Amino acid sequence: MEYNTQPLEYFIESCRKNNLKVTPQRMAIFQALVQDGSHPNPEIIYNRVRAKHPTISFATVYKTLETFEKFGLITRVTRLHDTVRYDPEIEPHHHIICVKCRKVINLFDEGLNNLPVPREVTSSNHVVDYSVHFNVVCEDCNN
Amino acid sequence: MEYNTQPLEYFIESCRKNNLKVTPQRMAIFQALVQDGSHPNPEIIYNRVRAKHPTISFATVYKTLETFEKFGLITRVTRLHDTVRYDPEIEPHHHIICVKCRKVINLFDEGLNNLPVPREVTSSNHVVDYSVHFNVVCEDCNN
DNA sequence: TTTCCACAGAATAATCATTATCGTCTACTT
DNA sequence: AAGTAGACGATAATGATTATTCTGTGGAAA
Repeated sequence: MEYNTQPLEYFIESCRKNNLKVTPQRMAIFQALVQDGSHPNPEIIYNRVRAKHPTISFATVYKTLETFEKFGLITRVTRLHDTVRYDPEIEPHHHIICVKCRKVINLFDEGLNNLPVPREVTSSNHVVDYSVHFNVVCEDCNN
Repeated sequence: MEYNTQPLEYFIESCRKNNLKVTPQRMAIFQALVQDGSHPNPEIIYNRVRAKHPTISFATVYKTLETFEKFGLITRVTRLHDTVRYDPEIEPHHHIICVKCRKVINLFDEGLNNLPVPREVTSSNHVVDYSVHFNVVCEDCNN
C-alpha cells in the first residue's frame, strides 16, 4: 500500500515551477489529499484541514484544489461531476469526453469490450460493468 | 449515425416487464433521451419534454430518470456525479468504483496503460488521457 | 526602507443541482 | 363504492459549488 506517491518536496517544487506560492494552507490541503487513497471530496478535505487551520474557509479549499488541478499537481476522477448525464445505451460501450465542453460521445469497440480484467479488480469485488473514458479536447474546442 | 438503439416498443416492453406504468410523460422523457446521442442532463430533458407537456415538473423528470436507471432501461455515464473527487495521482492509472458506497480505488496496470486507442478517438480529437472505470460492488457493500 | 501590487485567504452571499415532502389524481382491486 | 399504490405536479429544503468582497501579506520597485 503506497499512497505517498507525491512527496511533499515534489509538491513544493511543482508549485515553485508554476509560480504558485507555497502557503501553510496549501501544504495542508495537499497533505489532506495525499494522506490516503480515498479520493476525498472538498468537504472531507476541508474537515481534515480544519484540524490544523480552524479558520480556513470552504471557498479556499475549493479554489486551491481547482488551482492544483489546473497546474497538473492533482487530478480528478471524472470531469463529469457537475450534473448527471444519462445514456439510453445499455449495451457495453465506452466514452469520449471533451474536457472543455463536456460533450460525451459513445464509442463502440469490440477490443475494448473484452479487456482482461485484472485479478485485483475481480478478487474482492463484483464487477457490474466497465467503461473506458477517453478524456479529449474535441475538434470544436481545439480552435 | 445510429441513435435509436432502443426503439419505443422495446422501451414499452421493458416497462411492462418491470411493472412500470407507461405514461405519456414517461414516453416523452425516454424519447427526449433517445432523440440524439448527446447524453443530456435532466435539465435538457426537462426542456425538451416541456414542448409537449408544459406542466411537467423538474421533480418528475428526476424521479423518472432515476426509476429508468434503477430498472436498467437507461444508464448514466458516471456514477460519481454528486461531488468532485480528487486524486493526488498524476501518472496514468485506472479506477475501481463501488456503485453503492462510491468508494474509489486506484488501479495500476501496465496492460491497461497501453490499450490500442481506436482511430475513431484519435482522428478528430486530441487525447489528453484515458482511464478505465470498473463499476463494482465492493466487498464491504456485498453483505 | 517605504510604497505598491498581485496573490492568498476568510467570510459570506448567491447560484445551481438535486432531493424530499405533500397533496391530488387515476387506474386497478376488493 | 371504498381502498390502495403508483404517478404527477408544486414547492420547499438541502447540498454542492461559485462569486463577491474585503483584508492581509510578502516581495518587487522606487
